Amino acid sequence: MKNITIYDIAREAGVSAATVSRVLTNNANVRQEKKQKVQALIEKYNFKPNALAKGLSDTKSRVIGVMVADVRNPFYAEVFVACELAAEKAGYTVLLCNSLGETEREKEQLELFYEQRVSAVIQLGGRVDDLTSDADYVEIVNQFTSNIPLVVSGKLDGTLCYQVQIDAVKSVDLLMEHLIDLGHRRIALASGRLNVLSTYEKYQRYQQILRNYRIDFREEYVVEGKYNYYGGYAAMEKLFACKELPTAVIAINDYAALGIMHSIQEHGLRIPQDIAVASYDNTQLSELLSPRLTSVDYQYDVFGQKLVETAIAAAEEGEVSRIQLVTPKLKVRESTVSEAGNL
Amino acid sequence: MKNITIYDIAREAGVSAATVSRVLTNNANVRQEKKQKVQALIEKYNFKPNALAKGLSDTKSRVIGVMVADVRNPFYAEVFVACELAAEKAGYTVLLCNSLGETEREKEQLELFYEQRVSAVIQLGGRVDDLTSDADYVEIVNQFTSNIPLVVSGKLDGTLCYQVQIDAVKSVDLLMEHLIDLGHRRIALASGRLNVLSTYEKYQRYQQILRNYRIDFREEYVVEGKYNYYGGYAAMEKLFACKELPTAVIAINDYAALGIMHSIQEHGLRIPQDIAVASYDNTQLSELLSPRLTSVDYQYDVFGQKLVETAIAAAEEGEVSRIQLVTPKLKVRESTVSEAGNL
DNA sequence: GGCCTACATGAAACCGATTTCAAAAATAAA
DNA sequence: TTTATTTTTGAAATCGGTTTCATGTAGGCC
Repeated sequence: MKNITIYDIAREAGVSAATVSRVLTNNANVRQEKKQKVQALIEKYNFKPNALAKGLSDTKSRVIGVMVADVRNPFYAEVFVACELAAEKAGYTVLLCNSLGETEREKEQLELFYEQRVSAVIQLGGRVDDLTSDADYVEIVNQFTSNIPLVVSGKLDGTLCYQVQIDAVKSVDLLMEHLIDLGHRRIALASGRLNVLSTYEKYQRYQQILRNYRIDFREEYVVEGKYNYYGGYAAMEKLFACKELPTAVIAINDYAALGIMHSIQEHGLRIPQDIAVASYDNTQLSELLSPRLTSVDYQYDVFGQKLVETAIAAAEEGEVSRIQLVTPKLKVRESTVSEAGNL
Repeated sequence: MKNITIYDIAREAGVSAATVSRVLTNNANVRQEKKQKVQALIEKYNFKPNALAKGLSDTKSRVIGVMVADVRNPFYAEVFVACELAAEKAGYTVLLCNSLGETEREKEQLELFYEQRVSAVIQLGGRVDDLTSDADYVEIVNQFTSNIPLVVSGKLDGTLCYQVQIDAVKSVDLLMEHLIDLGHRRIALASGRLNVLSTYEKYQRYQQILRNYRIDFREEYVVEGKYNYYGGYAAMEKLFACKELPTAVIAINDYAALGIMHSIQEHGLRIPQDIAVASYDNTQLSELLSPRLTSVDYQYDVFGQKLVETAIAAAEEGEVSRIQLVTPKLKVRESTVSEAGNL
C-alpha cells in the first residue's frame, strides 16, 4: 500500500496541496468548509505527514539528540526518561545515544546528530564532564554549535554551550550538614575521579564545609575511585586501613554505596550505628538496599524538563540563560538515621 | 553560517550535483580524478549530507524505532544498548521511546514512528508481551505493518510481526535442571503476572519439568507478583506461610530476587544453605548482591544483534524468518552454590 | 579508420512537505 | 453599484538529496 501524501488528499478534496498544508499546520486562514472536508479525508485515510519532508522543507527536524555516557547507568536512564516526557509535551522527538565513555564515539555521534539535522543536542557525561580538555573536541563542538545548540550538564571551556547543572555545592551541603547535624565529625569521601567536573566540585565543597565547621581535613579520608560497585568496595577497603575509622562515608553514587555497604558488613560493622553511609543520585537502588540508603535526589523530572526547555528555546532562538541550576533535595533513609527494624 | 549542500560542493568542483551524489553513495562509476576533487572538497568543508533529504529522496530513513516498556529497567537498557551497537555497525540510527506500560502511549508512539518514516520498529514489553488481546491495538499494528516492519519480542496474534524471542523453555530448563541437580525438590516460583506471555511460558515449562522429574506440583509454590523488589519480597513472605518451606526459589528477575533475598535474610535464614535463590535477566545487579546471584543470562549482545538484523532485513526486503530464538545461558553464582566467603 | 560497447556525466524529475507571491473571491466601504 | 480592502486560494519555488535517462567520450576490436 503506497503511502498517501498531501497531494492525494488535495486531489480528492478538490483543493491544492497548499491548502491541505495550511489545514495541517493549522495556521493560515482556510475557509471552514474546505478545512472540514480536508480534515475528514485526513481522518479517513489516517494520514500522517512525513516528518522528513516537513523537516526538510522548514529546516527544523523537531528532534532532540540526547547523548549520555551509558543508559545502563540508572542516573542517565532517569534523566533520559524525564527528557523524553518533557520533549513529548512540546511535540519533539528524542534520539538517544550512548557515548560509552569513548571520546571517539562522542565525536562520531555529534556528526550523526548533525547529519540528522537535529534541532538541538543534550549531552550528559563523558567529555563535557571531564576537566582534562581535549582541543580536538572543543574544535568539533565549536563547529557543531555554530549550527546546532548544545546543552550540557557540565562544562566545556572554550565553547558556547548552554549549561544546565545540578547544584553540586548544594548537594554537598545537604549531605554534609545532615551528617554533621547527626554528630559526625569523621566524614570520609569515597569520591569518583577528581578530573570529572561534578566530582571535583563536590570535593571542593566538601573541604569548604569542613573548614566552615572547623573540622580537620584528613587526606586519607578522601579516596578516588570508579563510579560503580567495585569503586565503592575498594574505597571502603582503603578506608579500613585508616588508623581512625570514619564514622560516616559519602559515596559518589548508589552503586558505589552498595559496594561500601558490603565492605562494611563484611567487616562485621553495622550501618548506620558503626558507620553511616550516604550517597548521590537517589536511584531506585537506594530504596532497595538494606538498610535503605540516604541519598541526594537530583529531581530528575525538573532536571529533564529544564534540559529540554533550554534545548528547544535555543533551537527556536528564544531567550534562555546560558547557565541554569537545578536544586537537589535530600532523601533521608536508614543508612544514616537508625530506625527500628534494621539488622 | 549557512549549511553547505551538495550543490555548493558541485559548483566548486565544477561538476554536477549528480556526480557529487555518486561520490557520496560510492556506488556509480565516477572518474578517479573528479572523485578525488569532490572528496577533497567534502573534506575541506567537512560536509555531511542531510539525512532528511536523503531519507526523503530514497524513502529510507535508515532509522530504527525502538520501543521498550521502560529503559530504567536494566533489562531493557541492556537490550537497547545492544541494539544501538548493532544498528551503528549497519549504518542505522536508533530512536528510543518508553511506553511506560500504557497502551495509549504505545499507540501514539507507533504513530510518531510512522511520521518519522522509520525503516523498522522493534518493540519489547508492553502490549506485545501481554496475553490479553486488544483488538484496537491489533488493528493499529496491522495498519502499521502494511508500511513498516515490526519486530517484537513477544507475540501479537492476528498480526504479521517478526518475532525474535528469548527461548523461554530453555531458560527454565537451565534453571530447573541446575536446581534439581543440586538436589532441590521443593522449588518455588516467584512468578510475574501470568498474562505476560514470556512469564506464562516459563510457568508452563516449570510444570512440565516437574512432571518430567516426577516431582509433585504444589499450587502454593507458585506466587504471582510484580516484576520488582516489592513483588519478590511479597512473594517470599507468602512462601513463608507454606507449611513446608521450599528449598529453592526462582525469581522472575533480579530485582525480585533482591526482594526475596531480603525477606529470607530477615527471617534469619541463609542463602543458599537454607534456601537457594536464582533468577532471570542477569543484569549488573546479580553480580552485586550478597551472595551473588545465579541468573539466566539472555545474551544481550546476541539478542540485540538479532533484533536489529531482522529489522534491517525486513526493511530492505531481504530474507528473514518470521520467528527466531535466542538461546540463554546460565550464570551460576553463590546464591545457589555455596562457596567459601559467604556470610 | 570505422563501428560497437562500456563507462562518465549532467539535466531534470522526484521524494513530500512548507511557503511565497500574485491572482481570485469575498467582504466592507463609499 | 463601484471601489477599496481583506481573505482565500493555487501555482510554483524551495528544502537537499537520489535516480533516471539521454548524451558524450573513451577504449576494444576488426
